[in-house]
Order: sequence, then C-alpha cells, then structure tokens
Amino acid sequence: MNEAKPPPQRVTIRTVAEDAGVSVAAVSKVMRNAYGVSEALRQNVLESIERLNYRPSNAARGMRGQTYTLGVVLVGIDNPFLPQVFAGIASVANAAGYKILMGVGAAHMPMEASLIEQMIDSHMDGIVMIAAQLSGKLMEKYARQIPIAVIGHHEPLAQTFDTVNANDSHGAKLAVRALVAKGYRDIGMVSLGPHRPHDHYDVAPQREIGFASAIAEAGLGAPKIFRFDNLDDARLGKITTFLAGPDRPRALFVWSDLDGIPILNAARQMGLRVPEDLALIAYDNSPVAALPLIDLASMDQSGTRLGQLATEALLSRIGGRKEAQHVLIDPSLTIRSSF
Amino acid sequence: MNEAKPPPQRVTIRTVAEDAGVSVAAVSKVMRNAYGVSEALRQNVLESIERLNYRPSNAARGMRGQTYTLGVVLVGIDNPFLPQVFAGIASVANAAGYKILMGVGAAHMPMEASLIEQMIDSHMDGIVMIAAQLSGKLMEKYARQIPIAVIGHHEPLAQTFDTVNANDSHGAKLAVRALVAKGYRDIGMVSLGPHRPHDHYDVAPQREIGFASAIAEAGLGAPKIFRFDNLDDARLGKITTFLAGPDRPRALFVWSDLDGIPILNAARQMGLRVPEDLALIAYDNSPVAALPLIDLASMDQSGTRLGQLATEALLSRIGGRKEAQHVLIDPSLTIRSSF
DNA sequence: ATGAAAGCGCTAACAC
DNA sequence: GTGTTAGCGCTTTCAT
Repeated sequence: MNEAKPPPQRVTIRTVAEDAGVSVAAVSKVMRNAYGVSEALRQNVLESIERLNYRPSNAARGMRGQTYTLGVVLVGIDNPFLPQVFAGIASVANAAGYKILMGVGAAHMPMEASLIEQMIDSHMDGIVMIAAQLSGKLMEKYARQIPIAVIGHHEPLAQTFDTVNANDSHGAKLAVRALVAKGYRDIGMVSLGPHRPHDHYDVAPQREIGFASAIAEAGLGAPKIFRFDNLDDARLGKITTFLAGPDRPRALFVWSDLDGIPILNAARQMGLRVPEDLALIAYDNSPVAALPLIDLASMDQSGTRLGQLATEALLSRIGGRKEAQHVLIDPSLTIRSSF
Repeated sequence: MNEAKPPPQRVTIRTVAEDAGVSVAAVSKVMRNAYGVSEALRQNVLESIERLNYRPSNAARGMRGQTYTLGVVLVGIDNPFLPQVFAGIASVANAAGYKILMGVGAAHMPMEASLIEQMIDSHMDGIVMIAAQLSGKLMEKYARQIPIAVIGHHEPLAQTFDTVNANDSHGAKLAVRALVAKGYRDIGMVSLGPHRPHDHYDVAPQREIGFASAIAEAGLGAPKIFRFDNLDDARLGKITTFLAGPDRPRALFVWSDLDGIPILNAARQMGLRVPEDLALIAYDNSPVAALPLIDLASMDQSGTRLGQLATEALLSRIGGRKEAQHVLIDPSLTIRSSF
C-alpha cells in the first residue's frame, strides 16, 4: 500500500560502505586519508563516493574527530579592511582543506563571547578573531578550549593563543615622521574615544603610544590627542566645532579611516583646504580613502597578509604546537594628496 | 601515579542530569521547553545548568533534532548594503532564539553551492541567501534539503523556497520618473555587465526592465543601456572614455552605487559638473553615497526590512509552512545634489 | 589490511 | 510526570 515516493534518504557513510562492499571503517579511513588502506580498496571507495555524491556530516564528524571548519569572529561587518583580511584567511584555509564560517560580534563583548561559545559547541577546529573586544582574560579562558589566533589585539605575552598584528605603534611613528618631513610642526592625533585605560591591547592605544613617542622624538612638546565619542549622535557637530576652533592643529594623524573620512569631509565642507589649511594622514587604507574625490593618505597594514599569517598560526596550533606565537608585520604609508 | 590534572571534562547533558538527580531526558526536555515537566523538576534542572554552566553541543543536537542555527550566505563581504540586511536578519533570528553563522560566496557559483552544502552538512535549520548567483534550478534542489529564503533574486514562481525583494523594476521606474520630472529627456542607464541573457532573476536585469518601461512611458524613444565589465582592469579608462564621448546622455540611472560612485568620481575628475553637466541617480543608498563630498542620489531598498522579512519567512518555513511565499517591498528615492 | 563494535552528546519514542 | 533506551553518522580502538 505505502506506495508513496521513498523519502530521499540522505546518503551516509553506511550507504557508501554497502555500495562499495566494504566496512564503514574503511570508508572513514579513505575520507580522512588515514593510514592503512590498500590502493584497490581506496579507489573502489572513491568511486562509490563519487557516484553517490557523498558528503560526510559535519555534525557527526564533530562528535568524534575534527569538523575541518574554522570559525572567524568579526567585530562588525562594515569594518573597511575586513574584505582583505578575510581573503587572506580564506586562501590559506581552503588550501589546507578547511571550510570557514563567520560570526559577527556587533562590537560588544557579550555577543563575541557567545559567538565563541557557539563555535566551540559546533565543534569547530579553531577560531580566527579579528579586532576582538574581548578581554585578555576571557580570551585565555576560551583559548584553553579551542585554538584561537587573534588579529588586531596586542598581547605578546599571551600563552594560550596566538596574535598577528601590524606594528601599530610603529605605523603611527611612520605617519608622524612623514608629517614632520613635510615640515609640519603642530601635529595632533585623533584617537578612538572614549579612552578606556585598560585596553592598551587594542590597536588605537598602540597607535597613541607610537604617536606620542614620535612627537617626543621630533621634540615637538607634549602630544595632543583628541577624541570623539563614536557612539555620539552629535559627533559630526563636535568635529566641526573642533576644526573651527583655535585648538585645531596644522596637521592631524587620525587613528582610522573610520574617523579620517568624516573629518576630511567636514573640513572640506567648512571650506578648509586639505592639505593647505589642514594636513591629514589616517589609518587602514580602505577603498574609500583611495577614491579620487577623497584621496586621503592612510597607513596600510596589509590585511591580506595578516589574514594569511593568522590562519597559518591557527593551523599549526591545531597541528599540535603548544608555545604561543606572536607575529608583527610592518605597515607602510600610502601617500595621497591630503598631506 | 597518574597524578596529572584531571582533564577539564566537558559538561554534558549527563553531567547535568547526575548533578540534578534526574534523567537525561528530563534535562533535554527542559532545554527545549518541551511539554511534560513539572515546575519543580524544571527549576531543579535549571539550577544545575546554571551552576555547571552547561551548554548543549550543537553537533550532537543536530544529529537528532534542530541546531537552532541559521546560515547566511553572502555574495561578497564588501557589498555596501550588507550591514543593514544583516542587522535585520540578526534581530529577528536572535529574538526567536536562533544563532547565525555566515559564509561568504566570493561571487562565484561553485563557492556558493559548496557553502550551502556545508550548511546542510552542519545541520543548520535554514539558510538566508543574499543576492545569490546560484541558478534557480540549483536553488530548488537545495531547497528540498533545507529551508531557504532568498533576498535579491526574483523568482516569484519558485515553489520550494521563498523570496524577499525590493521591487527593482519599480525602483528603476521611480528613478527615471524623478529624472524626467526634473526635465531631463536624454536619459541613459548603466547596468551590470556583461549582459547574461538568462539571469533575468537577478536584480540588475529587473532594473533594466523598469528602466526601459519608464523610458517608453515617458515617450523618450529606445532605451539606452550601457555596460562596463566589472572584472575589467581597464574599467576606469572605459568609463572616462564613455563620459568624454559624444554618446554620453544628459542624465544617467546607474544600477548600483558600486558603479555609481566610480562614475561620479570620474566625472568630477574630468571637470564635468554634477548635476549641471551630468545628472546621476544610483542604487542601494549605501553609506558612501551619503558622504557630503559624494552626495549621490540613490534608490534605497531598506535592507533592514528585507533582512527581517526574509528571516521571518524562513522561520515560518522551518515551522512547517509548505507553500512558497514571495514578498515585494517598495524602494524609495533618497534625494541628493547629484540630479 | 580490513572489519566489528563501542561510543561521542543529544533527541524522541516509548515505558512506567 | 519521569525515566529507559534506541539511534543520529561518524571516528576510533581493537580483533582478526
């Protein structure tokens, strides 16, 4: 009676085993290139896999072994240099036979933590974090449960996880030196606000350190650092007020294009000429900065390279490395008409 | 002898059951708010869960029931209106107790297909696809294996999956009408190139249809549609040549900000005044278009709303709905100085 | 070299 | 209302 169409059964490892006339263990071994299978059996199984279009279940795999999936945690999906970093991660991961799944942290900590937990619960093999907001303490904790490599978080003494960064303090120095070389003396910095004293692991504080150091090195007195709350609706007004005020430095090093672009815009809107009235160097060298109408000089931190290095570090962790590894690469200045 | 620190055992449903002095089934029921648990037992279990900081394994859950995880497939991470769409998806999903994991398709089909397969293999409960390149045929096939809702793909007759779109042909009409209302008669369109005849499901062809229809409606003769290959390195040069040539229309409707911004840039660089020499309306109303120095008029398709609607559709599919659902919302023009 | 069988942590029948 | 138990699809000893 029950002549209804047979439910399109999922093809499992058992289906393949039966089709090939071997044991499930044999199929499993072939799938993982494990040791101990004859070439004949191997070919036989591969044919069945091909014919049946078999794909192993990630979930089932995760319960015993690896899932061959890496998680990527982002602060926000609109971060301008994300695409590059991601491309770097994907190239290395895919080449090594790993898949990637991403989670977006929306820039607040609880969200990031729950993402990591979710990735652990999904039995992913490792995690790359980009510009994490998470405290070092928590990172250490999670890193004990799953291999983690972090981009954009300076914690060179961390033991349980790896870090990969562009040298942010050095980048800031390079920017200031370029400004000084052009003859500017009255140089200020716009940094990420508000200032959070204990986040010296983040990139912005690192850039502040480099800035202050370069200012001192050039003998330009006390470093002037300004902040605009990035959650403030009245932010644009405050920027305008700042630019119109008597405190405005002749040249500005801005911690990120995220702030640099609006500042450049505000300046031009007010009739300030860039660089004749105000010189500008920002950070990240995002695509928008490269637009001819914007043409904002910016520090480039080679996102692709960061992504690659972090993924390589992660894979070697997964491969068994125990000692932490902390990589630093050098950023470079992309010169444009804004200074 | 083996006095090494006891391996930090993962706390499983069994740990909780023992701690609470109940059966694993009881714990499972509490976790899923299932029917048939006394309030006393429930509280008891919840306390243990809290105390032990228990989180169920997604992988294990997926093997029998749901994972409470939705997959989101993107064409590319740099799509300018992605953040909004994603925000819409996340808000609805999280409110319903679902987690989200994303995959990036890098705008080519094999990648997208393998992402979907991976999500199926990870036993996700459903998938939201944004601006998919996948053919309708393949979508139908995958949709038989997992609930799928698609944003930015017009296929109102599809049975196995749902679609949510802004009305792209209508949006194009609105743009042309706005141009006509300003008095422009010589109106061209820049569309996505190269033209692929069978992709009328995509948003660009839909916008072409609306454009042609509005041009006819206004009695402006044959529609003029131009294309620049977006993979072409010499693209900027071609745009410049086009703008300098005799064929340049007085006003341009551009299929996306992705092309609109470079065109605006090229025009201004060449000394063309916008809108005095060339009027421009683009599509997507991305943040860059809103920059004062750019100030490009653009059609807004309310990405947040699209994301919400698609997720609601997906959840109701997961909930058991069988008939397809195809939602269309109206875009609106964001007026700026470019026309 | 190959296969049988014991789980991994959970959900869903089914008993009680 | 609560507990027992049989799998889900794999990986991994351990026999053979």
